[in-house]
Amino acid sequence: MFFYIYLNSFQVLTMRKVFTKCVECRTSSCLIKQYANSSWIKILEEHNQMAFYKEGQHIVYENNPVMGLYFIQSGKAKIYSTGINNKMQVVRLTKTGGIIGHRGYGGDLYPVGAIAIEDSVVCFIDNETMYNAFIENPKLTFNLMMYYSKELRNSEAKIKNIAQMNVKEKVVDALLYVDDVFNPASDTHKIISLTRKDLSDLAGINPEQLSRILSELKNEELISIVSNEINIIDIDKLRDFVSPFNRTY
Amino acid sequence: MFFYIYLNSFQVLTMRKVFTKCVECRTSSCLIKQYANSSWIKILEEHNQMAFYKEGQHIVYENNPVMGLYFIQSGKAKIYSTGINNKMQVVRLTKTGGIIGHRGYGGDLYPVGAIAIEDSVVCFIDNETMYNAFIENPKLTFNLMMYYSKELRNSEAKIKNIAQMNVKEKVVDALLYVDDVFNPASDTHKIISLTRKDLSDLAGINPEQLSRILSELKNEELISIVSNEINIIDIDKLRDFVSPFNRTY
DNA sequence: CGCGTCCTTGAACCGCGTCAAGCCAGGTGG
DNA sequence: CCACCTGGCTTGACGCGGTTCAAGGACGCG
Repeated sequence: MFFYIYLNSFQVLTMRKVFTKCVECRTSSCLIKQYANSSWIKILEEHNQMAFYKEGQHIVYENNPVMGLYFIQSGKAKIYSTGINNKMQVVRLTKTGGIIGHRGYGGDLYPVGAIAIEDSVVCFIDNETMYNAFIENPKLTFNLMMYYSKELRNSEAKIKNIAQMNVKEKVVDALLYVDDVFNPASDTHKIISLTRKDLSDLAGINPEQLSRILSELKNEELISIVSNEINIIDIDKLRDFVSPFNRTY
Repeated sequence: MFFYIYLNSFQVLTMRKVFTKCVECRTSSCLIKQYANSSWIKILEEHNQMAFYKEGQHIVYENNPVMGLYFIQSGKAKIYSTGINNKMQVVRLTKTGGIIGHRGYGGDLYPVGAIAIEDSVVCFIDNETMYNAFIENPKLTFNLMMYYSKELRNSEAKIKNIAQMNVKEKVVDALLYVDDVFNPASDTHKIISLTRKDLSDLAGINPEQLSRILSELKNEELISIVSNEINIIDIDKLRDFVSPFNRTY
């Protein structure tokens, strides 16, 4: 059994799995740490497999069986689905504290994939262990249910936005979404870790259009761009681009 | 206390609320009946408020507080969200056994609305009662979590479809979706209760396009149309329109 | 039988995606 | 240290698919 302390990229590439204990985990937003009772935390940490994913690596693959739940301890990931002509659609983003791999209803194939967009550490707990934990820790189950409920609301909002917005609105909406997910309750509104293609896959448009709109927004002095860093200068004016009732972020 | 037996449209319009007991309810797919323990079923049926909604009536309004969960005992409903230029987007459909009103995460405003598309009977249970039920009935909570999980997966699939499909594929996808939701495990693939506008709001296109595509499909003898009834003649060929990996239904 | 609502079909316009070329930055090797 | 190369980003031009506008048709209700 190994303990995860600090490893540089080269070291971690050479490892397959690392194990740790929840008590040593510093992820305050982890649902298990928050809502499972202490005896169960011990059980879960025995079944907990921690793994390191380098930027660009798959955490889960599309259309593959899902064996359990993945909790992001640190890092960021995009959840995507490949569609027509291998076009990638990013359906959501997640970071520290986020969960990947909703166990399927009946079917076991997980229709979306997840790729780390930053070097990430992810805890894995298998389905059977999770099921037992759910039955014995109602508050954990309830809060995970609330988590899904929130994701479902976001997802339904996104359906509408993708269907109805024009490209500019889609871009603005995507920027606000990224800021909301990655910089919650923060004063700085800086968007990093995402390529133009990631952003356009998220907005549901193509990179060329995205580029055009970003230039527009730059000219309007609503954002500034330094290479891959997008800085939101005036978030209120940005929000004005999406009519009040469509705002989700 | 009243008991719901049988009421015609005129009678029900004159009532506000009706009460019933779960033991008398015949909805076998109700999660409460399936997974709550018997003592809790009694408690829940005391707090259960049943109401009748005529076709076209709102079950919940957009951007309003949600006070609890709605379980559809009979009938059908569309869950929608109003977007740009008051354009309606139907995000999903539901029927007997379905649930509306995921209690919000933090925020209490429910961003989507629900309208009965057939005369419907709906059970309502308030948030506080539901919370207590969840904490004491882990299997109920777990299964509701699975329900949301499934909805989330559907929703994420739909994001991709709406973003990438052309109109014909969107129409076919919508038809297959409706058939999947309303005629599960059924030999007849007949689509009723939906107007052209409902269907186009679901597919994320306009009624004119929908009409054109339906005519096309009729000429190709994949569907037949009798007024508002759409009959799927060849569901396998219809499925061939959406590439295998995009199929969700 | 007449009216209104929903559905269908046609025609014209335009926003967006595609194709293509140029640009810039970072990495590599001479 | 500089020249080259590669991959991602940007910008322009064009064509198509889809939306919008408009008119005609079908159906249901009073």
